[in-house]
Amino acid sequence: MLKSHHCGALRSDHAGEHVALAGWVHRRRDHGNLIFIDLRDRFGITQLVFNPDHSATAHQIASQLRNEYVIRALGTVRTRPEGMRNPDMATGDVEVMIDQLEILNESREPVFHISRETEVDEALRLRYRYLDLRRPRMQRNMILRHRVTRFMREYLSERDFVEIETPILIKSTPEGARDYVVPSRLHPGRFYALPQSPQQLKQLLMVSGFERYFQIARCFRDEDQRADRQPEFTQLDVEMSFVDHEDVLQLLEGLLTELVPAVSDKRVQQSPFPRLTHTEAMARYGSDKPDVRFEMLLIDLTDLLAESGFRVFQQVLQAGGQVKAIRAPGCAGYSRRQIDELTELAREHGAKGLATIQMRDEGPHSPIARFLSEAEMTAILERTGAEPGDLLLIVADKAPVVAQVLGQLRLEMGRRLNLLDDDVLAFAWITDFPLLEWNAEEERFEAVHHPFTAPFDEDLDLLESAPGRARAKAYDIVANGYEIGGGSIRIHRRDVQSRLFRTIGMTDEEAHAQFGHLLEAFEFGAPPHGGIAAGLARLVMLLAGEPNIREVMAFPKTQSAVDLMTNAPSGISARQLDDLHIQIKD
RNA sequence: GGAGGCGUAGUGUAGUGGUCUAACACGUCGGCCUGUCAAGCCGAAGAUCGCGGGUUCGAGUCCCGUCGCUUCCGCCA
Repeated sequence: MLKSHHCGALRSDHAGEHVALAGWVHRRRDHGNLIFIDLRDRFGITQLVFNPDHSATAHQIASQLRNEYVIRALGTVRTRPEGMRNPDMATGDVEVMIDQLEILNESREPVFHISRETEVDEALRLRYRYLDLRRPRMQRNMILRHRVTRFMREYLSERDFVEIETPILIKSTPEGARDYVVPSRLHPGRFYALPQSPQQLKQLLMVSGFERYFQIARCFRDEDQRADRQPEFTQLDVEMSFVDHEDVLQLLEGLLTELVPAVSDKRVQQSPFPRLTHTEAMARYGSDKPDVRFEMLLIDLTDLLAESGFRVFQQVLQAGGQVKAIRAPGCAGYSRRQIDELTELAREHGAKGLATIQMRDEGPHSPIARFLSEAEMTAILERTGAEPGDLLLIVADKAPVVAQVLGQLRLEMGRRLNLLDDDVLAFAWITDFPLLEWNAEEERFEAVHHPFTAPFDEDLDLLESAPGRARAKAYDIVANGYEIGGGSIRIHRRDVQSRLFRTIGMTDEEAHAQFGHLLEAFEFGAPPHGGIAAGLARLVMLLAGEPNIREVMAFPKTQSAVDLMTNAPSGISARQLDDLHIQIKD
């Protein structure tokens, strides 16, 4: 080792010891004769002192040091003179008087400040990611991420789970997201796909009898990016045999409940986690990934307005729609401009308009008041519990639009009213998803979760009679309004799997071509099984309090899926294309 | 594919039609300096205002296009 201690280690107990330190020049303070260098490594910062009276040679070399030079320094630890201690530094009681200094490597002037936590354009951070990763924020996030995966590995290993790697080059399947695809040199015109998840493979491991599997699995989806979505991402992937959904939920609930305090200062809002059916979540929060840190639930006014003379409500109700409201406490004083902002937000999410009732001192003020009977107004105020000072936001439309719009308005008002406690992780389970939904474009049913999800036992026969009504043994886990995971009990019987494939419009031949390996495996004693997968970076993002997933990834890609550091994707040589039997079209 | 935001010295910002001959802070370079820790003081260098076109007597500023980053919609079994 080039160093005897790291830069966070030395205390006054070490006074008198001769030590060797190595790291980066964090800051220099050159007084001409006396030079101070803050030396940084991963573990901390230690002040080095160069005094020409102590070592003229070391002092001479020190005068050449610049930010981010890599150095090795030997000297004696001493407590700082009284009054010179720095209580803000862990090593602030000591300094090292250097007698020998070696420059291990010089550094160009960094393209942005390493030693100051200033905001830097993200494109520049990504281009020089190795420098960005030197900064405290990214160091902290990467180490947090390591602690999270380490905790998961230990937690699951202690409970008899086996970590098994599954291949990255697999077979492309038609369902689901767009695959990333890899051409085959040995098989002209054929392609591997990168896994969207190890779904089928982990099910096959259950057929193999491992009973409890997990993997910190890399997954790939060729879809457009979001703040919480990257083209490649990592999931904690878990699968268990001989379990029902309760076992899976309790496993992950236990893991997360213990994980949060073990790796962060955040608090779990409630454990066991609250459970909502998909229907409840949509009805009360207007979202299948509700932020349950605050209430402000959607309130159904439909029945109160059944006889309403207001034409907008009439038309919506006649078309089978609904009228719902949320109550924003203390927002009655909103200006015209603020109301307009909310209306605009509502329009962006598909509403035709937004009705408001402002609970002013002199009484309810509303642009729609004149269309409502006194009884209707009274009923609305009573149902919503509106009090003086409150603002009611009302949307009338088809149920999915009402949910989308009020769900978004709820989040916006939660933000405006500062109801989103950053120190809290509010987990919740969403259960009882529909199994299938109608795809109007392709004129067929498709799996809401994936086509291996088991239907409720009592809904099995709906596969043929009323597929849209079948419920799935599927569950999502959400935290602070993010979907951080999802799973299901799987189909483990060949006949049921075949029926499901038929229901989603696949012929037996197509099913055999795409999923023959799985169907065949089910003929060899496949145990009942189920599992879950959780997005690692989304979880770490919440634990770190970061606004997007890139902040907890070492080398993320941009929104256009480009790696600004390496410039991937890039062209390849004619020779490589030739080997792969590929011709570029344009 | 669509909508919004941003783009000015190495970095972060100011500048919203006319002494802008582009300002400030940090950083950089040079000088002075033996107790600093965001060291200090003095001085200096450093910007085709993302790129292209247009409007105008005059464009960093207005308009159009384009590129990059980003947020959202679509998409994400």
